[in-house]
Amino acid sequence: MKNPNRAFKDAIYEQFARVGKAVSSPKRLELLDLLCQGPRTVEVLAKESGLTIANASQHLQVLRAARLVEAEKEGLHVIYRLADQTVCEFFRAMRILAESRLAEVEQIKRRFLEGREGMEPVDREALLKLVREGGVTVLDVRPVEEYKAGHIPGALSLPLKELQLRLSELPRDQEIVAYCRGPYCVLSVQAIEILRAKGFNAIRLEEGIQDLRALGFPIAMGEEA
Amino acid sequence: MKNPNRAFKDAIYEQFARVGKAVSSPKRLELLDLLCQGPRTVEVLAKESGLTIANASQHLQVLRAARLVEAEKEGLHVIYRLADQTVCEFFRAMRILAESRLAEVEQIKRRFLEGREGMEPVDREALLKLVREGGVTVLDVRPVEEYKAGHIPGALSLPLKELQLRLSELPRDQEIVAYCRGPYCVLSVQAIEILRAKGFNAIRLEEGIQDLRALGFPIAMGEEA
DNA sequence: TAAGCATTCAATAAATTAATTGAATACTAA
DNA sequence: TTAGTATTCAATTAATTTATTGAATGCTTA
Repeated sequence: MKNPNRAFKDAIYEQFARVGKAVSSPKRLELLDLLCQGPRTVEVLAKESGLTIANASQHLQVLRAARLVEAEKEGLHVIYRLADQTVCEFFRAMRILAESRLAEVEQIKRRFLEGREGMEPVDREALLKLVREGGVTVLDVRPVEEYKAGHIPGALSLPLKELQLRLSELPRDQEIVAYCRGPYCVLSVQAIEILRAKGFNAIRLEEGIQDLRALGFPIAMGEEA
Repeated sequence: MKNPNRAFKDAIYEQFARVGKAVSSPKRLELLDLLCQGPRTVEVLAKESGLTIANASQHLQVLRAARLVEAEKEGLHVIYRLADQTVCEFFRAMRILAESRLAEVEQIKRRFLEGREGMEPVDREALLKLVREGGVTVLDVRPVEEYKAGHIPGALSLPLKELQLRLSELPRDQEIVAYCRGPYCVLSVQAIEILRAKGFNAIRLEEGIQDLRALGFPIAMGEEA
C-alpha cells in the first residue's frame, strides 16, 4: 500500500524537477530571459549571454529537454524560441519571487545603479500613468526588431546604438522616459547616462515590455507610427 | 563598457538561480508541496516524503537558504513553514507548467490510476459546479488538522485512516465526491477505492485545496459545521 | 542532573553538472 | 564540388550536489 504510491510520487516529482533543473543555472536563466524577448539564433544568444557557442548550445539543449524552448533549423542557423508564452510568465514569476524573497537582488541592483542620476527609484504608478497618458516622450532603446515585436504605444524607437547620432530627434522641453527589456537590462541605463550628459531631462522606466504586458498594459506591434 | 555589465548580470542571474536550484530536486519539491498544506516538523516531513530525518533536514536547509521556507524551534521540534503564500503559488505555477509541457506527467498519472473506477477524468467544471451548489456529499479525507486549516464549505471531514470505521455516516442515496491535497495526493484515490468496494457511488475531485484556493473557490476554516 | 528525543552537523562516497576543447555535421554559396 | 559558416557532438576535467552514516547539540522531563 505504501510502496506503489512512493514510486508514483517519485516519478511525478522527478518530472516536476525537470523544469526545476532547467532553471537552476544562472546562464540558462539568462538565456531564457533573452528568449522571452523573442526568437534568437544560437550565435546571438551566445554573444548576448557571454557564453561560447558550444556552451550556449548545450544549455539550450537542456532547456529544450525540459520542453521550455523549441528549436527550428532555418538555413544555416538554428532558431530557438520559447515553447509557450506561459514559460515567459513562469520565468517572470520566478524573478519576482527572487526579488521579493532575496534581499541580495535589490542590493546588487542598488550597487550597480548607485551614483547614476535618473535611475533612482521613482513612484512607479505615477510614472506609468504619465507614460500611458502621453505626458512624456517615451523612448524605446532596444534593437528595432524587438520594438517591432512589441512596444509601448506611441513610443519612439531609438536603439541605444544609434542614440548618439540621433539626439536631434529628441525634444528638449519635455521629459524623456526610456525603457528596454526590464530592470536588469542595461540598455536604458546607458541611454539615460548619455541623455543626461547631453542635458536632456531623462529618467528610466524599470519595467520591460514583458512586465508591462503582464500588467495588462497595452502593447503595440510593428513599425513606428 | 561590456565588463561591468557582465558582472552585474552574472550576479543577478546567480540570485535567481538560488530559487531555481532550490526547486531542482524532486525531494525538495515534494517537501515544498507538503509545506503548501501547512507547517510541519522535520520528523513529519521526513516520514511523509520517505526521507531519512538527516536527509530531510538537509533538504529543508537548502530551501531555507533560498528563503522559500522558514524554520522555528518549538520545544523539542523544529517547525518548518512556507516563507510566504507566494511560494505556494510559485510551486503551483511550476507544477502547471510541467503538466502542460511534459506529456510524461499525464502519462504517469494515467498509468497509476488506470483500472480504478471513479478516477476517470470527469468534466471538471461540471463537478466543481455540483460541489459548489451542494448537489453531492463532499468528503475531505485529509487529516483533521488540514481540514481545519482550510476546506470546501460544507465538506465532511473523514480522514482516510478513519474511513473504514465511519462508513455508516455516509449517505447511500447520494453521490459522494472525495478530495484531498491535489492530483498527486493518493488519499482520495484510496478513499474512492474503499468506498466503491463498499458499494458507495463515489468519485474523485482531482483539485486539492490549494488549487481551489487559486481558482477563487471559497474556503472555510476551522471545525466541521 | 540524567536520560531521551528531535534535529543538525560533519565527513565521506557516489552521482550529476558545467565549461572547455576539438572534431563532426549540415547547410549555403561560390 | 569546394570552402565557409553555424551548430552540435564527444571527451575530458573540475566543481557541485546527493545520500548516508555516526556523532554532536539542544531541549524537555523524570
